[in-house]
Amino acid sequence: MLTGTNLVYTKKYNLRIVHEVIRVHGPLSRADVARHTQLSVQTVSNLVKELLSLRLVQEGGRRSEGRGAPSTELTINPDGAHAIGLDLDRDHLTGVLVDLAGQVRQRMHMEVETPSPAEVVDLMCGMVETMATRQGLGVGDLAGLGVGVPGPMRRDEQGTGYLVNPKAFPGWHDIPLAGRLRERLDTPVYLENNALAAAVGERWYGAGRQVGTFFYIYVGSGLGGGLIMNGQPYEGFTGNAGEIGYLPTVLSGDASTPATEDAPHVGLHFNMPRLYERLRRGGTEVGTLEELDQLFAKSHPGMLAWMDDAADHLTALVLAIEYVLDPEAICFGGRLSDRILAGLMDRVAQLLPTRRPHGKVSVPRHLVATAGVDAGALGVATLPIYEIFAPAPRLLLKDRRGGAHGGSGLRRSARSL
Amino acid sequence: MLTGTNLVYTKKYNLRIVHEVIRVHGPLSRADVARHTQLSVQTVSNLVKELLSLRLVQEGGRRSEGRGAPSTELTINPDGAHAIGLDLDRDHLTGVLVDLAGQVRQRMHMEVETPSPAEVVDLMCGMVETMATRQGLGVGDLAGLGVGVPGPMRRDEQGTGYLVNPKAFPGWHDIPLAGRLRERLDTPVYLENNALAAAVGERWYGAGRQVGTFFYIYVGSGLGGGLIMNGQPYEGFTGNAGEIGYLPTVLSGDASTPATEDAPHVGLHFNMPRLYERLRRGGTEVGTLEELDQLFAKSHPGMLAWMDDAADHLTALVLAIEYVLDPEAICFGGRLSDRILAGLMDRVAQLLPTRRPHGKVSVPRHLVATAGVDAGALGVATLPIYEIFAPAPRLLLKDRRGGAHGGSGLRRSARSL
DNA sequence: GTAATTATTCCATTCATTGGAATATATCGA
DNA sequence: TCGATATATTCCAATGAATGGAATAATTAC
Repeated sequence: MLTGTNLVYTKKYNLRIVHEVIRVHGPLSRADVARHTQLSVQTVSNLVKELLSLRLVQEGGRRSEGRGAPSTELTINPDGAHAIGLDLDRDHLTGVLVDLAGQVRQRMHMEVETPSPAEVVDLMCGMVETMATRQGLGVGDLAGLGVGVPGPMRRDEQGTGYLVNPKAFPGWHDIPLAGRLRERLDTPVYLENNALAAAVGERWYGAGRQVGTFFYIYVGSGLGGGLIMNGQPYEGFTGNAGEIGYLPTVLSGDASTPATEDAPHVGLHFNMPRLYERLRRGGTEVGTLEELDQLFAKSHPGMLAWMDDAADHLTALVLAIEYVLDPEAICFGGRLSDRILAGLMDRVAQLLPTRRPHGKVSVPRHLVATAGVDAGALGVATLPIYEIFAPAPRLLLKDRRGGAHGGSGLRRSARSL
Repeated sequence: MLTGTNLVYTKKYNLRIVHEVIRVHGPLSRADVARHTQLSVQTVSNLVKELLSLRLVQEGGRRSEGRGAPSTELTINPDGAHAIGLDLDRDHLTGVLVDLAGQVRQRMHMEVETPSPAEVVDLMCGMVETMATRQGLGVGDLAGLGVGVPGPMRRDEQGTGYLVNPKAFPGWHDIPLAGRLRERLDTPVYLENNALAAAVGERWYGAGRQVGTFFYIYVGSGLGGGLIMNGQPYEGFTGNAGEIGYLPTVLSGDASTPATEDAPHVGLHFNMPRLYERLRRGGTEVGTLEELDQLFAKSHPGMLAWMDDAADHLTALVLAIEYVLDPEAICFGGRLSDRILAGLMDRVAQLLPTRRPHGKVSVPRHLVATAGVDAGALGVATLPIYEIFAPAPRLLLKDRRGGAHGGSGLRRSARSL
């Protein structure tokens, strides 16, 4: 839609920008904020007053640098908002409750074994209520609930939600998980592929805070990816952008790769059950990511062989991302241990120069994700907060089809953002 | 930069939106425009008055549909702006002068043979002045000049321009082509990789007018690509997004592909000089795209073999684009004849289902570019017009680092956009 | 012919940003 | 120590873009 704008949207956007600039660069004085945003000091003063009354930012001590009146330090109020993120995968359900500063205030984890949709909904609602209560909050006080699932997913016909359709869950087919949770909990629910969610988390709280455009490579129980462009998550037309696991292993069709029922694609090389199976055939019995970390620490030959193969394919993917997207950075994260991730990144860094066509002048930086094994849960927890606070230029336009996530978001405050 | 906005930007943006909505969906009445833009009719009335006085839109006849007062039809004034686009490649220099409606009003074409930078600047300035004069315009009346070159390029240190560094021109190295033309002609100059330029042209005048996000695959003297996201061209962090020709031919490193001094990459399979050489070794002497078209029409075996190989690689690239970007559409264009392009698209369409991992529900549409052999020149001609008229949300923000293209743009009118 | 409907414009109002001025509080230099 | 200077912040009035209400005009429906 080609919609116009007016000064109502201007105000909302400026409120968000002031909030964001304090969040990212804070602590800042009002004058600092004015310099960053190129707004006048009067405007900033007014907007800050509003953010203070909403308890989204707070005044700190006064600090004098050089001559002139000392400035009042403004920082984000961590308790300005809380959100819950749930990361669901074949083998686990992890939940975190985070505050506006990105601190994890509550955490829950449970092992599951390909549960049914009804079981999942029950487990999730239980987790949400338990964590909220422990934090002294009602579910209605939350900015919302983010739920991460392994992709791919698809939108429903009206475009008002997502249906889950994960290959990892055999019994699942077109389950409107977000809708069901929304009904039960009466709070906004954001369902997202966990790779993109992790990318949003990184953009909001992590290494991506200062980076406008980056690709996040997520290694969980398989291989996924998420894309942040100009600071905004990019979901793609059908909601499956970044699903690099499905890239064909060979660009020309005539080569030979592991035979499967499916067309040969990179994801097969990162499929954890396949890796466990491979190690088992080699005589090593493992079944969890922690055990893989132990194997790697002991330089287990089968594990190292997998690492080399994985790095080989990752290198090619990195090149594909470099040339298709030319991002500022590529971020590596997921549920692997930090040690394994570092090992993969080292190998990729060594392989890259040998595979890159000559003459490339500048290459994207490689970042390590900061969130560790809870990246997925942290990432999805960011979604509701992001929705309420992120200064997306889209918000300046009248076309507000969004809001399909239902609920009212953050009842007590910040309704005006 | 996290900058704010104010009502000055609001107005500018709304002017552009009204213009754009008439351009894309017109002819429209003021009331229609209000419905599209969700602005009030009074606002639209005021903005239209301004666009009329700038001679950017024009009133047509009155049309009555059903009861009620008949509406006045508003259309874009084709003579509201003119721009020139120059497409430079190893073997030719093509220029077009287009109007605001996208009609080619003047065209010039000349064969060149890897000319020196100084020669190119002279030729270009001559072309610009000749075409402007023939159209009854001064160079200063133009919205600007777009120049397309084969990638890759790079920005200079201050980020205020681009340096050309094309592999196709042996003698060229870090030539600030845009700067030199700007000095000589005193008009805004937009230098761009011709693939992205063609994508912008398609977005503005062609099949991409109604499509928000698409990838443009450009086959010229090599293989390139351009990316339009949410209606905006995406250049990438270093300005080389979409350079799919540099993707490695094999994702794993151990396969065998045509041996070269460079790492094996897809572009080698689309390199026209290499194709000519290959055909020559097969006993067929050709050296132009027209001759290739003739060969294809006669079902020349060597040409068909190349088509099959090219389609094989294109298929893989299409898959990579599908999964990394998940665009709404993929557009095929460039300087190949329509017939060859259609042949490639047919082959790709046949191969795709066999290579795509199962379970993908919806796939991007494939579009044929509408611009034909002049796609490059038409595309770059769009750049100055696009810069002046496109409603980019970015324009709503105070951060206006852009404008590195110099000059004043459209002296007589539209300075307020 | 009259009522209903739609397009467009005139006029007054609203409201966010902003420029100018005022105030407060610090450092710098003598 | 004291005045000069610099900086942060707020108060007040002005600016200007969008908008709601009302008026006008032109057409169709009945």
